[in-house]
Amino acid sequence: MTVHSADARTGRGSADDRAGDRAGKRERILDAAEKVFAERGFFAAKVADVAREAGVADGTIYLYFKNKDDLLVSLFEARMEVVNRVLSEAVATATAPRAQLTAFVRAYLALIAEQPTAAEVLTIELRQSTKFMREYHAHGFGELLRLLAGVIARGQACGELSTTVPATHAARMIFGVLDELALAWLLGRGVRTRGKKQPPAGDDKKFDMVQAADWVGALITSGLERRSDP
Amino acid sequence: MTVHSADARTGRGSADDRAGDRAGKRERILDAAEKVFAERGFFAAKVADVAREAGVADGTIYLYFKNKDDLLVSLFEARMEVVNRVLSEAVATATAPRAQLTAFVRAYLALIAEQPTAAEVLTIELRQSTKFMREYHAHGFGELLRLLAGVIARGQACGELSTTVPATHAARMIFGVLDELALAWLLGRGVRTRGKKQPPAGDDKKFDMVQAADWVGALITSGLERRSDP
Amino acid sequence: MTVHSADARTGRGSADDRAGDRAGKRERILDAAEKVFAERGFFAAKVADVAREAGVADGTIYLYFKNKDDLLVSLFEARMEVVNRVLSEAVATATAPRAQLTAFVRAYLALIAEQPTAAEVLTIELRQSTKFMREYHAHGFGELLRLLAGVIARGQACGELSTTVPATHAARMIFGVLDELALAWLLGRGVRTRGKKQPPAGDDKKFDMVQAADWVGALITSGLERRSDP
Amino acid sequence: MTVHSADARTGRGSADDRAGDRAGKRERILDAAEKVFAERGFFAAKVADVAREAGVADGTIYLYFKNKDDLLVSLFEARMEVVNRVLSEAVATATAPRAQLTAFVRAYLALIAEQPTAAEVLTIELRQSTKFMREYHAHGFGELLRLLAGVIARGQACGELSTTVPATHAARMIFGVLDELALAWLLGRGVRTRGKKQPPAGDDKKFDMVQAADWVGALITSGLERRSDP
DNA sequence: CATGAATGAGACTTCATTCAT
DNA sequence: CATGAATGAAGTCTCATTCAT
Repeated sequence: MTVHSADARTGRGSADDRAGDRAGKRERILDAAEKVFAERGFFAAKVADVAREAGVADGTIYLYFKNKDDLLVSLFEARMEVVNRVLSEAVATATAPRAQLTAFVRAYLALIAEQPTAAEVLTIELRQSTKFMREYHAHGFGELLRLLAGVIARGQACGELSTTVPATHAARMIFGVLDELALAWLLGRGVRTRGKKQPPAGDDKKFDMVQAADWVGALITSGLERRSDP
Repeated sequence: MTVHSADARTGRGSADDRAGDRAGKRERILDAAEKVFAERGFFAAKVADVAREAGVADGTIYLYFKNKDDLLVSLFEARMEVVNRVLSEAVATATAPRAQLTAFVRAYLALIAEQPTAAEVLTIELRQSTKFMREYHAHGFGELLRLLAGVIARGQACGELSTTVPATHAARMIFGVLDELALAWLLGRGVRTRGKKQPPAGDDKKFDMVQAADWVGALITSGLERRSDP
Repeated sequence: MTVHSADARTGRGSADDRAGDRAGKRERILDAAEKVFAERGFFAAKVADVAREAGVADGTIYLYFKNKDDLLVSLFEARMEVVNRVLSEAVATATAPRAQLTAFVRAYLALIAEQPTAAEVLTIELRQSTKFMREYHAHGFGELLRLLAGVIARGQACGELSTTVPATHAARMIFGVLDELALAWLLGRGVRTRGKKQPPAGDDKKFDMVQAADWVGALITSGLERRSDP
Repeated sequence: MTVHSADARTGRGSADDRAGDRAGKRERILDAAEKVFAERGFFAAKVADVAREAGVADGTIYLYFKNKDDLLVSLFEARMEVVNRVLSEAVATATAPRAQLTAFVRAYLALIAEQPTAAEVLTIELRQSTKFMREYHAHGFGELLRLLAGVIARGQACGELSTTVPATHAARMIFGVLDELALAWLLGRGVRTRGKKQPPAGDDKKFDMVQAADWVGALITSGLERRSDP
């Protein structure tokens, strides 16, 4: 996601990369936090771990972030910005609401598959703090929901989609599907815990995100009910 | 969900209820943990808080549970047992898979609505620990998924349901829908945080769980696509 | 000032002294704080130092005091209570205001001489925190001033003392004399700093507190002016 | 006390005042330290605060002062030099020891009233560090005491003043009176703490320093005892 | 000379857990 | 069985000081 400065470990770069170093230090810390939070979980992660991973001193973290909580919130916001941008672009590639819906689903699951570490933080770790769930989830996450709800609302307006379920709630439900699949996929991948390697939780074997996208497409367009006409 | 011993506050029951006290102390601690975890979140909750709420000494907790983690796991298992029993019974009231599916959905959302505190722990707080998500989720949660997958598989076998999505994954997706709705509903309820009351996160207003069940029914049977024929 | 339990250092007293141990632990911590604060100064003193000196674990301090500041405030209040009691008793031994004044002065300087460690905290260390000077000084210290001002006021009322200086301010001025002498005496004593031994600051050699009391008596009754009549 | 360079805030003066800037930077830092120490107290004050107030970079402080302690010591010495000069001049305006004593007292209290910020540092903050109290008090403060003791000694030599109290100690006692009055006056003024404004500690209302000088004169010449003859 | 980003040692405080009573 | 005072390991965060630019 971010290219780390080559001598991040030394903590004392040459004159050349000092400029880039400075500009990129915040990113480097965010990347380190992403990695450490994903590995250990937010609460178990120590600020010192993040500092070491980022190749900076403990105190340096506090030059860029107010405190450990702020680090998580900032990470969330930074990553959600990317997520929302990618999803917006995906939706923009199509015009018909149904096609937009498909594009959204594909793009979301592709993001998860492509950036599992970030996804882990967003899908798993962020929920570690009730405070974040309740207080900050809204921001970047609300935008994602609004984007999705907008697509659905337009689909309902033009008659392509049923109006049985209000767009807002339909969006939430679809997100629930995506989120649960993401979770299952991430856990199935076998998240690296520092100690023992967990066996995949649940009965579902590893599955393909592309395939998953088709499943979601099938569910949200036609439902599970079998129809006579194909 | 649990009848609290009448003198929970005193921490010293009369001779009369001493027997029931003894037997019920574990339950009292679990109830206290449920309340405290829901209020403060697992990590922010102190064992001493649970002890005070349960009306026992700090050390007493450790006579019934190995440690704080065990308290959460035990709570999860105890509550999931009830959940799974209720869901099983709901499924048993119908014979046709589609009807069973509907019954499952209704029962799940009803449980959330009826026991929001327990639901909060299950839906929100349990996610607080990666460790639990990964290690313990399996037990009670796997059973829930198996029950749901079983219903779907039977529906697919008898031709009532489409086989496009494998039953296991279909179950997960449906659970995702239910879980997300539960989350939205719980957060919309305005979870009591010690201090300021959070406004509902996201745009969705408070909604009725009965209505929500219909939405889920609509989504998972017919999807969102509009059909000319009813 | 306080008799320390004989096995304070072990941290694991026998069953016998456990009771007294418990009751006296707060006192033991206060005594330890007095000693450590006097030796190192409040800011340089570490809570861990106090804990070690008191023979308790670091965390134990926080069972008896809210935080390090509270420890200082509590110490101040505890010691001032004694000081004020002793001074009150001293004043009560006489009836004529002038005799009471003398008794007050003697008692104050005697206290300093008898309990130099406590005096050091009161006279030197307490001033380390502006916050305490401004916020807490008032309590116990105000009482001392009121006692002294009362004596003076009565002396003025019965015609024994001049009314040129308002009693309140006269009290403050006299306290200034006592405080400065106390300071000079304490510093002259050579306060044990952990490192090098300071030479007495200022030119005044060590002096006797009994003698000092006479000086103060002379100053505050007759002033420095030489009179023809003896 | 010191005229601040007009562009203290920019931290980068124009070419014109560069020379004066350079010469005055040390003074600017001392002034800033005086202000910040008076506001927050020495220990609570951060070097960065002083730097900001002085309009220089953090590191610049260390080009002029060895460390934070040195900053306080230097400030003390710089201010005491002025104090001692003013007091010497005041004493020089009179020839009779008693008149000199009165001049000394007046000048000291006038200084306090005229430069409360500096007075605060000298009277209150300087006591913040045991180290300073013990180690550095001597220098500028010893001179003040010597000046005062000299006046008294001469008074005793020429028979104007009683020899009951040795000059050295008499000087200390008088200083105690002045210092305590200064303290009461400063605290009564309501020192600006960042936040709430403390109500004056103690019962004494705000008083006039000129009046106070008369009180001191009365006390140290005639004492408190009432005399029949004027 | 000046800057200010970076450093990193170290302190306070919390809280899960123990164990003598 | 129950208690709850005591423990002490460990983590977050601060801030004086340095040094490359």
